[in-house]
Amino acid sequence: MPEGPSIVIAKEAMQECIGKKILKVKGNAKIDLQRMEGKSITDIKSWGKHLLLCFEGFTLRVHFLMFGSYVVNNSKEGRVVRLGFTFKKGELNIYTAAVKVIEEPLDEIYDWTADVMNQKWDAKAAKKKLKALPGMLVCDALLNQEIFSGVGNIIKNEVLFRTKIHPESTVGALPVKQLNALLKEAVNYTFEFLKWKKENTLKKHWEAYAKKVCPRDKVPFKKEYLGKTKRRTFFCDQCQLMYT
DNA sequence: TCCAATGTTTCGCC
DNA sequence: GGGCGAAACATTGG
Repeated sequence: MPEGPSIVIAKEAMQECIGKKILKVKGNAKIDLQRMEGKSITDIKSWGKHLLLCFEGFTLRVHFLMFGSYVVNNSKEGRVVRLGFTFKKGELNIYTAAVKVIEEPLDEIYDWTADVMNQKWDAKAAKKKLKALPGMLVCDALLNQEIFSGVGNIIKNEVLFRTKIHPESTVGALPVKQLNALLKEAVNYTFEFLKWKKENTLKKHWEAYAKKVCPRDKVPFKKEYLGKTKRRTFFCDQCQLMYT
């Protein structure tokens, strides 16, 4: 569920809820549920892994964490609803997500240029942010939502493998060519992820994530919990070069 | 059956 | 107060 492309899919799936009057709100989200009653979602946006349900004057930020899910026009039997809307016709139910009310205009708090799936994504801006943090490991940089909003652990592993960069390379040590490749592939792979996820063929296309053997060198992948984020990292010592 | 995991925030400790 | 780690959230597949 969680990485950027899955949120874009959720956004698309929920489009039909826009403009429908909310007759009833339920759920155990720690927000004022009544506030949405009688109103309707005016727009649905996303910023990386954040799903944004827009209302007149405020926004609900939904984050699915690891296990969040949603159902449009149906509900999950026997499961606790985090946030549910009932419309005159149809419903929207969200489970195990972090829900927060945003009072500020979205443009004030979201840097759209950081979202790898947004039209406003700006590689130059990302490069500038990376240059300001030269000591950061690339495996942490890719998971940094201020820089690569929407990139998750799967995408991280695949991008590093594709660009042949060792996850423990430092950002500041990357040659221009590798740095540019990293920026380009972060976006490129994310959109391939989206396509494969829609086709239900995502797992089949993994080359590094959860893999045992490097498809290039046929040697065993290393599996370690790297960086400040200590997330699962699969990499090949031979073809992924270390820059420090 | 058990454990780890596509994620982030919060809390407590030093 | 910074930095770190553990805990919390809760579901699913291997």
